[in-house]
Amino acid sequence: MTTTAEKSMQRILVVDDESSISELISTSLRFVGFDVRTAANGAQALAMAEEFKPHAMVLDVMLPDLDGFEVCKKIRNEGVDTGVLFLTAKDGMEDKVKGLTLGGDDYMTKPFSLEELVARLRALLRRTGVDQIDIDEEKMRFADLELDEATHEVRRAGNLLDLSPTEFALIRYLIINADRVVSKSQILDHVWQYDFRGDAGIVETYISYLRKKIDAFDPPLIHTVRGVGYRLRMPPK
Amino acid sequence: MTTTAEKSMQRILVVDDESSISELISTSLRFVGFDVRTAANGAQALAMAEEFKPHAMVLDVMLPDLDGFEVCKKIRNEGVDTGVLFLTAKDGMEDKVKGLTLGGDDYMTKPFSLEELVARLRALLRRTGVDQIDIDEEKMRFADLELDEATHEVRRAGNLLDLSPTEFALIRYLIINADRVVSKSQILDHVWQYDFRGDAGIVETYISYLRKKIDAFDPPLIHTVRGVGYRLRMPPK
DNA sequence: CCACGAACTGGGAGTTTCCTGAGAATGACC
DNA sequence: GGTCATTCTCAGGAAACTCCCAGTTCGTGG
Repeated sequence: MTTTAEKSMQRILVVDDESSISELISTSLRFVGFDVRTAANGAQALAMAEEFKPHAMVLDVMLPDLDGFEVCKKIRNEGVDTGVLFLTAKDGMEDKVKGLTLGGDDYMTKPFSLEELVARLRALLRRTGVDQIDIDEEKMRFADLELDEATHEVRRAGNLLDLSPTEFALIRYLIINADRVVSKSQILDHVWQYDFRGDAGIVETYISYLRKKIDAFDPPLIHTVRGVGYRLRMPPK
Repeated sequence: MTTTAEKSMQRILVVDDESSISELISTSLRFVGFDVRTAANGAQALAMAEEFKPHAMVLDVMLPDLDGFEVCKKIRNEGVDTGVLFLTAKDGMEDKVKGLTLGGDDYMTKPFSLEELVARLRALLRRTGVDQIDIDEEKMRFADLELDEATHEVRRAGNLLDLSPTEFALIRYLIINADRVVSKSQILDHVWQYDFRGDAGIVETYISYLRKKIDAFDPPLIHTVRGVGYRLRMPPK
């Protein structure tokens, strides 16, 4: 398993003491093309940061030894210039975190969806200027569908559509995987918060919502592949 | 194909306490070119994993001693970086499994078809970055027949065919075994769920369905070998 | 060339999957 | 406190799919 770090890859350090979470995150990030390392506590994080020189970090605020802000401060004092995406439980800490995430940093509360995490991380990298050749505009496109990450706007044939947050996340996931079939459980895993325990039927409901808005135009782009999942595509011929 | 473990082979550890199941699985995996070991309980699995260092595991959630998640966690703590395909009965456990497999891992409910198992396992290996020479693109081809795993499309002479899930699985199996004769019971074993108790006549029915769609073009590719089975091939001359 | 078993195929019953409307529950905002 | 947007569950119905059956055709050995 040569995790051969190609020169072009951006390096992300994930720090969380819950191994299930850090694994979840790192797998997702690797999948979308980052070079990832993990650490389970502040001390490890410091050591790893020095050696690995990450472009950005995903950092739990609650760590067994130091807290996330300490870690962040120390690392920056070492001269490692890295953006940070803080993770925090949904409790009173939220406000404190908000106050402390100045600059180009960002934070998310657990639980989050993986799509959201990736999107935020990319935005953060862009902001902190570690942006690379990255053709990665803030706009995604498929056929006459446009999705603007920055303004959160979606247009079909030029018409602005009014989408709820979940609808937005879903169509983004479909556009990212344009032309490929994605199963309902894949969608659930990426678009919904990672601890969502409900039925996959919710996906059907949201597909239905999306169709009413997006496929109010011709031709329909959202296609169901029975027994497998859904697929965004131009109708053949 | 030799049974000796070549360097390039990917190593899979199969863990299930029902010997009939684990044998069924390991036979199939060996057939498609993996280097396979088996274990019947958690303790064996741990020992084997340490020595064998599998690239991926097929792991029953229900084991006589530990449960599958425990096994998985312990193995990873030993530093063996391996993807896991969980197997679970179709009952309440499903949700729990889903929650715990959000990373690069995957799960299937019993009973499943062997084709499905192999497909999932390959996807998992791809995802967890155990990169191989990756001969298997997501596209398969035979004559003017193309099958795309990612889009779930099948084309004959460029024309898109509309296939049901079972039809898709069947033609995939035939393409994989192109030019070889496969018996009806082989087909039944691989394409249908392993506990299917019905008649082999169902295969005839689906072959008929497929011919109507695939061999609506010339030349016919699906040939029956009387008393033996079926074979995908270009007609001679 | 006949007879028999094997394979083919149309019909249709039963099941599964998917779509969608209705409405409860939640939380943001005025 | 009330309104509104949003999320999510549920259930009826439509459509697709699976599978069996039975009548027919086909191929082969006698």
